[in-house]
Amino acid sequence: MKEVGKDWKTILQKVDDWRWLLPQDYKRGMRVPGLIYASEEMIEQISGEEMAIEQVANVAFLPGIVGYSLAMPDIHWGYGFPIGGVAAMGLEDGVVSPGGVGFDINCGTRVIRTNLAEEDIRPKLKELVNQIFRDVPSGVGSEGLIRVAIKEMDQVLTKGARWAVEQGYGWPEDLEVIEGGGALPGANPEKVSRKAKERGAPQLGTLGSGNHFLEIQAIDHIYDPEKAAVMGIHSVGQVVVFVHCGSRGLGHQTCEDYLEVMEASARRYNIHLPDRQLACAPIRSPEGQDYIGAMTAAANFAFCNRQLITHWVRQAFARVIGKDPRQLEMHLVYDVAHNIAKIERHRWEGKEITVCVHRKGATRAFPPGHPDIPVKYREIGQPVLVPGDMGRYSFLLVGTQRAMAETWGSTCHGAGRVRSRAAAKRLLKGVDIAQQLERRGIYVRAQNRALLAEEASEAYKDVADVVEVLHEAGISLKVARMRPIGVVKG
DNA sequence: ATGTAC
Repeated sequence: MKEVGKDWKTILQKVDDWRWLLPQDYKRGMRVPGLIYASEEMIEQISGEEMAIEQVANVAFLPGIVGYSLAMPDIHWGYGFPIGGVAAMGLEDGVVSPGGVGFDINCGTRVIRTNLAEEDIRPKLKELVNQIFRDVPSGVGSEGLIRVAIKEMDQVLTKGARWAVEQGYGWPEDLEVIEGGGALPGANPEKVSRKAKERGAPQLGTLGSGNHFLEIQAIDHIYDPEKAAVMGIHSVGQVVVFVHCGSRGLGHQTCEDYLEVMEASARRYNIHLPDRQLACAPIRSPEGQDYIGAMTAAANFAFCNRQLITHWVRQAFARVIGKDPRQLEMHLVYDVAHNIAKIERHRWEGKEITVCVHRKGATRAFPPGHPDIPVKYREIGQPVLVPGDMGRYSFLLVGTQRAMAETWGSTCHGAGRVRSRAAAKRLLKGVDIAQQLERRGIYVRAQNRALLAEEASEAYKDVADVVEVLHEAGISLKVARMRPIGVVKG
């Protein structure tokens, strides 16, 4: 399986310090070349990610793909498509593929700011983390604090975060700073299976497991004070909350349901695939439309989930700090998806075109002036929230015109693994990760302590290196860096 | 990512 010794530096053509072309003739059948954003060091270390580069080539086989099969610097192997991959398919001649979105539909991130300083919460940090650990259930199969009837689920799937706000979980203005207003149009709850709804209903307001987390962070460095100020970030030490989670069992089940549909449709529409995990259907086909309707509904579920979590986080702060969340200025900064496919208008080779942009482990990064970003961010560009690992950093960035021109307005989604879960566990056998982090002032509560080794810094690239590539390549710009002080994990 | 294999 693994092609040992392939010399990628002779195959990939260096475009500049941050861009590497995978030529279209690398594999017969590629409709477009690949383009990988990475530093020279990352390309040299790419030997562990050979399968991911192979997947960049495979995605280029898909009908209707426009421009390039793109990969971000956090690229790693995924189901069919690489994680950290971006591919746009023409609306009329292109396909949509569940593998290009991922199992966790609308896995994404959100940042809530506060007006607290690190020293304000240090004395109550453990209490605060413990309270959140109780109110935001985490772990595989965890169930939330609210009960939603199956028939109510169609409302959740259509209204997304708006449903939560209507129920009293959140502030109306939260919706203005969520991608798509927290309720993407085109959701079709009828196309989400009963099984998916039954799995998802009890999980609303839960974090999940794996790399999902909720962190209390302190602003560690501000690169662009003016843009940071627009986001309500004013000083080093300011406390924010970073949430990373998705659509739980509902999205997973939806992906599974449609992979089965799409395997049949790829055959029916005679689509030649180098890997059956790229199963897809024409966007204009009934199967394609059904998947888009269901996937969009699942995306709305994830927005609703992160909204409910926000409510419980505000409540936990209020209870422990003893002040109203409004007094604490716990405003939502932004909420953005990094596993999604969306129909968008873009300019390509001088023409306006409509494409289905698959972002799998990739974040939308729209530029200043774009009509789809909130009015308050219109001048600075769309906020991009990039999680790192629990021992290092996370970043706040903004989208750029260059991203719009080159990557369909997209950027990376995180640090990306450098070690498999198994390898990380082997390396850190016998190490008490929670204790190690606590010595560094990071208080961790985890549902499953064995998971901490798999999620330790050693398992990930340094997100600062990844972000450097984006910044230097100009597809997003650094605004601020955060470091974790309290962590809740599945 | 995930009722981590119904």
